[in-house]
Amino acid sequence: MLTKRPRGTNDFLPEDTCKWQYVENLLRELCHEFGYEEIRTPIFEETELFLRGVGDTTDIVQKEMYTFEDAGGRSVTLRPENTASAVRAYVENKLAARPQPTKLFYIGPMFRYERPQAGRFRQFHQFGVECFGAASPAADAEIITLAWEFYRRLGLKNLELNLNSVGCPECRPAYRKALQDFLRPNLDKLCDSCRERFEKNPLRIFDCKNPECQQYLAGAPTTLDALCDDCREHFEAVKKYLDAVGIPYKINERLVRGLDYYTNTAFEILLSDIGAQSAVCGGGRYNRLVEEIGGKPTPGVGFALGMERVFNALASQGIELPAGRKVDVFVAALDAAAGEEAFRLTCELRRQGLAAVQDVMGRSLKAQFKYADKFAAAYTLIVGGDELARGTVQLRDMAAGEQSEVAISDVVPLICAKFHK
RNA sequence: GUGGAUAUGGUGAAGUGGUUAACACACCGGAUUGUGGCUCCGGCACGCGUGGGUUCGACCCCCACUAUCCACCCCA
Repeated sequence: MLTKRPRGTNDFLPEDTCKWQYVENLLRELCHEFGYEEIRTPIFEETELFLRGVGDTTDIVQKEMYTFEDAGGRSVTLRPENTASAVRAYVENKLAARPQPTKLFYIGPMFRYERPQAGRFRQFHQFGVECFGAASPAADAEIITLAWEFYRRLGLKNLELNLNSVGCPECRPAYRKALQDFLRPNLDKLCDSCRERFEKNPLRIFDCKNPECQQYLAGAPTTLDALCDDCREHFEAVKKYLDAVGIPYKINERLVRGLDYYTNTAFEILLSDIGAQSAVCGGGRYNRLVEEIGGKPTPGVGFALGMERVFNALASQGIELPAGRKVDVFVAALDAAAGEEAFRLTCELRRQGLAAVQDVMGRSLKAQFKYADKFAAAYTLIVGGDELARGTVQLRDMAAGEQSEVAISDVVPLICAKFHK
């Protein structure tokens, strides 16, 4: 079917893209205020990068990647997320040699082969930030603040910030063992995937939605119980920063990140009224990711948010974004000869920075006026034979319904004056 | 990958086993000489997701497929 887009993808039409631009502009402005600069990495990378950067035990890697072999026999993959690429670019371009920390943001399409659903697509768009080189809890708090401020400016309500700490290589192993010891007596009663997680990633058993499994988790030791002094101090500091700027959060000790290189802070921002895919933002600290990918040990924090989910949230809360811009002047012509002069005048108006549109359909004057209305043109210029003979055109103020005859030589400056151009 | 629901023109949608598939909006055109937003008139599915089947006859019945939506899983 030639006229059908691929499953799980979207066409964004003009009425959509004007909203996207508004939100993207807001994000860019926000990043500027926070000192984050844009990075653009390839849409595809060597597959190996994601195996290491995302983790080869994750669902993303195991069953959701668009992987193919290029004509040169290399295995490449459409990026399922952007953090791995950002880390790769940080190392490859030696950004560590620049003043630290390195504060980057990205925005663009990501690809995951998933079953489409509300708020979930095969090509979707993420905005995210990464901060490399800063181990301070202030960096954690800074990116959370950025995300929170974004939603606040959009006017979204009922957001819930969930916060946790998953520890570090010092305290995690002990915790992991404690959790395994706690669960072991009931191991055979857990579901299949949880039994698998028990060995590989026992923390992720907290993610299981099976009520049976949850039952055996009651009273389990939490990551927070097991934090070492440094991690505890870090976590307390993050909370203190958030308290200081009045950002409310909920401690959720079941919020975990399964991969080994995640450390300390983990957070999610949830919004329950947009369907099952309620996470609008997720992130955390990953102090071991850079070295995992082959760089020097470098601390990092970051988050990503789903653009489509932002628009879902806006729609569900009835928030209207500013509409697209209107046309300043419509230039109507009565015949071919007038059309030439209309063309010239239209271009002249554009050179002065005005949005000017002329008829290219050869329509009747009446139809041209109707068309001008669709664009809500502020003014319409009428170029006709009679006026041309006199060296003039008609200038009509559409809202006022008033019209006057103006010398062709004066009309462009006159219109510019009305728009202060 | 699993489950549920749904598939009629650009959109929202009526519709009955049997001649020309409502209606509204949108779009296009027109309503005496070169002028809009209101009003009026007209046009706009050779076709009812695709492919089979049942039937004298199907958009309406059956089967398959596909797609969409929602949910599981997972995540943004």
